[in-house]
Amino acid sequence: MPSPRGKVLIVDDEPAIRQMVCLALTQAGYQCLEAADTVEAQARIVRDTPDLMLLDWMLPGMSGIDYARRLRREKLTQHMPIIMLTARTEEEDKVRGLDVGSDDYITKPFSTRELLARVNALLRRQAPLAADTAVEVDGLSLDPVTHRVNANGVNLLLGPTEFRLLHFFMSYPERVHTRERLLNGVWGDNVYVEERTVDVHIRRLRKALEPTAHDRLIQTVRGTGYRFSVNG
Amino acid sequence: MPSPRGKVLIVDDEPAIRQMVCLALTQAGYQCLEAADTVEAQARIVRDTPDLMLLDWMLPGMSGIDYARRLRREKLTQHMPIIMLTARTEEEDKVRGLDVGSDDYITKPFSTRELLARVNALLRRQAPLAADTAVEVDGLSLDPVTHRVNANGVNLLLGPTEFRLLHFFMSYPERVHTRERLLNGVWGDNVYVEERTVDVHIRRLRKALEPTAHDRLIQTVRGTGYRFSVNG
DNA sequence: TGTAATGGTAACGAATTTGTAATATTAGTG
DNA sequence: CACTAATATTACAAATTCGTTACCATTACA
Repeated sequence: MPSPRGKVLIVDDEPAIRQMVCLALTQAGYQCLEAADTVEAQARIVRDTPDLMLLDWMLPGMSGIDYARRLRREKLTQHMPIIMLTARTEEEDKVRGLDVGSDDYITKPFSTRELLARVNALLRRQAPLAADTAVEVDGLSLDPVTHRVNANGVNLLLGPTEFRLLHFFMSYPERVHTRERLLNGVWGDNVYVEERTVDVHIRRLRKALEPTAHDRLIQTVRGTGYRFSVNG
Repeated sequence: MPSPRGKVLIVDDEPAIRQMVCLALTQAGYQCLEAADTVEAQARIVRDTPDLMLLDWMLPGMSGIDYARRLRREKLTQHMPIIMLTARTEEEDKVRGLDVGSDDYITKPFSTRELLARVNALLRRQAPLAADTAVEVDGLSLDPVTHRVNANGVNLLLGPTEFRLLHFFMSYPERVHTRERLLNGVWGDNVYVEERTVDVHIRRLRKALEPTAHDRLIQTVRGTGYRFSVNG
C-alpha cells in the first residue's frame, strides 16, 4: 500500500460526487474522508484533522460559504486549505468564494484530473519547513537549532528575516519561487506586505553572502521570482 | 462561409445520432467530423486534430471507456476535451466515465441545447497548462517547477514570453496552432495584441533554440500558424 | 531613555522585455 | 517567370521589471 500523501475531507451532500472524488483521491494516494453536511464535517475534522477540505457550495443547513467563513475563525482550522466546489459559473460568485477564505475553487462539472492538479498544488504549497534539520549546500550550511549560518567554516551574521529566507530557499532549492510564495512561506500566510519588499531582503541576503561568493546561489528569474540553485 | 468555432469529432456507431448531433453542431458554427468506431476515430484524429470529442459509451470493438483511457495516454490527445455520451443513468457509470479522464458526460436522450451548452462550456475553458510537470522532447526539456530549459544538457536562456510559448508548444505538440490560439494560450484570454507579434516571438524562440538545432522543431504551417513537431 | 538593529516602503536608474512597424524574403500560383 | 500573399527579420521606442539606496517607523535592549 502506498504511503498516504495526506488526508482530504470531501463535504458534499451528493453521494455520487463524494464517491467519484474519493475514488480519484484514493487512487492518487490520498486518504479520503467523507461528510454529507457541516455537522458531519465538524466531527470528522475534530477526529481526523484532515490536511485539506473540498467543500460544496450548496449544502443543506448551513451553506458552504458560511461554513468556510466559520472555519477561518477557528484556531484548529484556520490554516486548513479549502477548495470550494461550485455549480455556478458567475464571476461574482467565484470572487465571493475566494473572499470568504477558500484557497481555490472548482466549477462543476469538473474532471478528476483538474481536481487532482489543484489538490496537489495546494498541499505542496502548504508543506512547512523542517524546524530542526540542518541543511547544507555547496559549502553553505544552515542549522535551525543553533540558528547559525556557516560558509566555508566562517560564521555569517544574518538578520532574522534573512535567516528565514535563506532557510526557505535551502529547504526548497532549485525551484522558482514567486514573490507571493516567498511572502507566504517566509513572512507568514496572511501578512500584508508589498511584493517589492522581497527584493530588498533578497538584496540584504545577497550582501550577507557576498564575502564567500555564495550570493551566486540566489538567482533572479525575470518575470517570475527567485531561485536558489547550485547550477548556473 | 462562417468562420468555424472549432472542430468536433463525434464517435458513435448509430448513424442517426451522428447525423442529429452534426446538424446541431454545424448550425452552431462548429465543423463536424464523424466516426463510427475507434478505428475510424483514430484516423480522423491524426488527420484533422479535432478540438473536442463526443464519445459514445458503448461502441463495437473497443468500448468508449477504454478508448478514452488510451487517448489520455497519447501525447497528441492528452489534452483533448472528451464528452462521454451514455445511455445508462446509473450514478456509478457516471463516476467511472469521469474517472477515466473524460471531462464531462451527457446521458441519452439529450437535447441539442444541452449538448451545445456543454460543448461551448468545455471549449471556452480550455484546459490550462499543467504547471508542475516537466516535458521532454527530442533532447529538449522544459521544467516549469525550476523554470529551466535544457537542450542536450545545456541550459538555455529564454525570455518570459519565449518560455511560456515553448511550454505551450511542448504541451500540445504535433498540432497546428493558429496565431489566435497561441495568443489565447500563451498571452492570455483577453489581451489585445497584433497577430503578427506572434511571428516575432516565434523568431526569438527559434533563435534561442538555434545553438542546439532544436529550432527545427518549430515549424511554419503556411496559411494557418505554427506547429511543434518531432517529425519533419 | 537613548541607541542600535530591524523591517517595510518609496524612489530612481539600469537592464530587460515587449509590441509594432518597416523592410526583406519566401512560397504558392497562374 | 512574374506576381501576390504570407512569413521572416530587423530595428526601435515604450513599457515593465529589477537592483539599489535612502529614509522612516518600530522594536529590542543596554
